[in-house]
Amino acid sequence: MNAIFDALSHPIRREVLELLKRGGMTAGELAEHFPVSKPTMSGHFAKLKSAGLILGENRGGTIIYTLNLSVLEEAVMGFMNRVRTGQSTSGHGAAAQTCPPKGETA
Amino acid sequence: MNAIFDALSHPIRREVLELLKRGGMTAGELAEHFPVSKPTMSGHFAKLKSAGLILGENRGGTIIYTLNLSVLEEAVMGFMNRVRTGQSTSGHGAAAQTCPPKGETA
DNA sequence: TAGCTATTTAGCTAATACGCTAAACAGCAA
DNA sequence: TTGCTGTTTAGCGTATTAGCTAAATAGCTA
Repeated sequence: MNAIFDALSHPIRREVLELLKRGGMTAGELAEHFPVSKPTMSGHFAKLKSAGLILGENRGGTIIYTLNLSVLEEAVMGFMNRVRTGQSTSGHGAAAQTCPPKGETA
Repeated sequence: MNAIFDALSHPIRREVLELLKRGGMTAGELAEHFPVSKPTMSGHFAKLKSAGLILGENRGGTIIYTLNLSVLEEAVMGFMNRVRTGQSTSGHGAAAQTCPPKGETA
């Protein structure tokens, strides 16, 4: 939980997750999208991986990263549900639809 | 967007948001829930406020903070929707589908 | 006015995070 | 083996963050 929100706090790391939504990409392909060095990107990958948000599959010399969406969903939606519970009088127009509290697979 | 996820990266700040889900609380009331000094809490409030996640209403000597849920919803759900685009056409139970079984986790 | 309470600002230290270059490591091809 | 490509590790400098104490500010009450 802590590590996940920490990983989400950097814009490069969030964008990496977005890039991975279409499927696996190698570290090099991902790094090409950002104006920082590859070692710096490697550090971002490590943080995402240790948070469980991505998985690295070693395919002979190159590493293919894939998104682990369930971990992200569980953490973010779990937090949102905790924050949302019970608001009633203020009636802010919640700007998103979201799923009703369902199986959390906790 | 950036400021919002940055604000969410600290556990104290996330818990402040949870405490505020029931309604307004004063800075002092909020501070009582955490084992840090009031000036430290004041810094956390400032960060949440500058991200737009809470609002501070000055009621004569004391300040009442309230949750600005719509800002949180818009940022978090907007990000989740961007990351989700493409798979999980069924939409809701997304917290269940896991990664492929070949994860090497190198 | 003075005094009291609530909260923030100022100033500091320590820890963490981000970025870089250079070097090392892993795998494939000659 | 050597060489090439892809990726991470090592080491370092700087910027940011989190925490503290002490002091300042804002508003109330007497």
